[in-house]
Amino acid sequence: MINPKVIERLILYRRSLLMDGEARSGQIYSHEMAVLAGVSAPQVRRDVMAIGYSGSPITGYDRQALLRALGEMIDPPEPESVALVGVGDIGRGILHYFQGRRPRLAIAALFDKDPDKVNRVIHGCRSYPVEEIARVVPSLKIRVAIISVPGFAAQDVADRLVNAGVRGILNYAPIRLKLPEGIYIENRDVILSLEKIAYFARQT
Amino acid sequence: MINPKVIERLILYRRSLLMDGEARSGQIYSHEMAVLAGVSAPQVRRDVMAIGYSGSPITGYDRQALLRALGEMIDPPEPESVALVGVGDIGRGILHYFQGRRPRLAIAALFDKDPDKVNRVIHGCRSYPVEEIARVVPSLKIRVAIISVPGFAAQDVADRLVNAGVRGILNYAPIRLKLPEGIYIENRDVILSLEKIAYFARQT
DNA sequence: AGGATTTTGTTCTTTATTTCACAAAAAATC
DNA sequence: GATTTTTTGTGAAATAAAGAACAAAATCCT
Ligand SMILES: NC(=O)c1ccc[n+]([C@@H]2O[C@H](COP(=O)([O-])OP(=O)(O)OC[C@H]3O[C@@H](n4cnc5c(N)ncnc54)[C@H](O)[C@@H]3O)[C@@H](O)[C@H]2O)c1
Ligand SMILES: NC(=O)c1ccc[n+]([C@@H]2O[C@H](COP(=O)([O-])OP(=O)(O)OC[C@H]3O[C@@H](n4cnc5c(N)ncnc54)[C@H](O)[C@@H]3O)[C@@H](O)[C@H]2O)c1
Repeated sequence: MINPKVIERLILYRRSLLMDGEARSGQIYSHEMAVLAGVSAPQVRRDVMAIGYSGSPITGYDRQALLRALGEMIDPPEPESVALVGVGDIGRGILHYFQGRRPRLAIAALFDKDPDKVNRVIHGCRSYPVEEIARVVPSLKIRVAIISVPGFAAQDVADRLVNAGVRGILNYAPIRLKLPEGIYIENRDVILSLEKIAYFARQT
Repeated sequence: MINPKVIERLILYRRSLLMDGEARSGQIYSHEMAVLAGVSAPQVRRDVMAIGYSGSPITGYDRQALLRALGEMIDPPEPESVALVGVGDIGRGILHYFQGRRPRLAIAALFDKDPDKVNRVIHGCRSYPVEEIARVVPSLKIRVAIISVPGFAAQDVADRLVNAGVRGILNYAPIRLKLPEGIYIENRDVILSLEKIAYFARQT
């Protein structure tokens, strides 16, 4: 298994390749990829090595082949569904932005406590009461979830999700969730980020 | 200067202390803090050492004194203003959530290209056309900014901000900004995060 | 008062990550 | 066809981060 930092860069490389103007085919050098992704060239080569793809000296990497190799590592073998819990401002923002961006990864179920936000279709996505997590998540084979509920509700929601089979969580609530071993979690909190950035911004 | 990982944990310690129920005063041990923040106890002690505060054997750390020491490191000496560029779904979500949460850190100016979103007051915050960045940012002494514009506009916005004096950026646009040395940047992209999480979630 | 106990501060190890540097390979040139 | 050039793949070195361990300190208990 590949480690988180490497995976993150691999995803970045793919995006850089896809966004790099017209040039979808032809060759590309590690140092060119390095510039696109904002990392060093040896780093690129080592990371590419990790997915088993080989370039060739002088001509570098074949864009198509590299993209294919990256896709095989990054993309789920078959389409995968994501759950989003907490259809508030930030939840809807994410839903709106994310939907349709990745072919094999889509938000497939929404959950909320508010009766007004439940049993509806929002951005083409069905919403359910949180109590239905235990039923809906397994039935859609969901393993990835986004939590965007207020802090006080996040631990309860996380427990429900994990019990229903979720193995990876993107958490926007400002608390540190206690989860069993083996659940992959990533925390995203604006306040923490801004305090950090402000600290470095003032160390002139 | 303290490194980013340490600062992030210090911020986390403070939040954990503030959120830890009623117990605002009295003592706390490094291993208790470790549990609250989800890190190891030696890590806590090492980090606390970095801010120059000392606990005492047996009684541990004094909560009040530790909070004060953390605040001195984390908080800006005087109130600091943040700019937010791109008052769309995600921008408004952040504004709504962030405003009023931190005493010395507040979003003080909004910028957008859309004439309908400009020269208004949104969540108690004045909005300006992007062209005004060069004037407003220096006049408010803003050094921290949030970018939540579409990807294609992000580099231009970043350049304007940096030219106007911004030293730290929280970037929600899905591109890697090219910035001069010394500008602190943090990227936040849901798509990248979810692809990463999905990868680990399926490595059962 | 003195020993037992517990926790901090800090050094020393270990582990992880990145960069350096260069041999091997392949295309281009003469 | 030999030589030059350039780039990959990767071992070795450097750097960074985390953990283990323990002496010194301070409270508690007898
Ligand atoms: N990291 C970030 O960038 C960021 C930004 C904004 C907000 N947030 C966090 O996300 C949370 C949501 O923010 P928001 O601005 O969207 O708030 P919001 O109030 O607009 O939305 C919260 C939603 O969660 C629902 N909810 C509440 N309790 C629930 C429960 N137990 N189960 C299911 N749903 C429940 C509410 O009905 C509401 O729809 C905030 O508490 C904040 O912690 C994070
Ligand atoms: N990281 C995340 O979690 C996340 C989530 C959603 C969106 N996003 C990113 O943030 C961006 C904004 O997302 P959104 O859903 O709010 O989109 P949106 O279209 O609702 O908002 C974009 C805003 O930016 C403004 N804008 C466009 N060009 C501009 C320019 N040159 N200068 C100033 N303002 C400009 C628009 O007028 C609009 O108000 C998206 O492109 C996406 O890349 C990130």
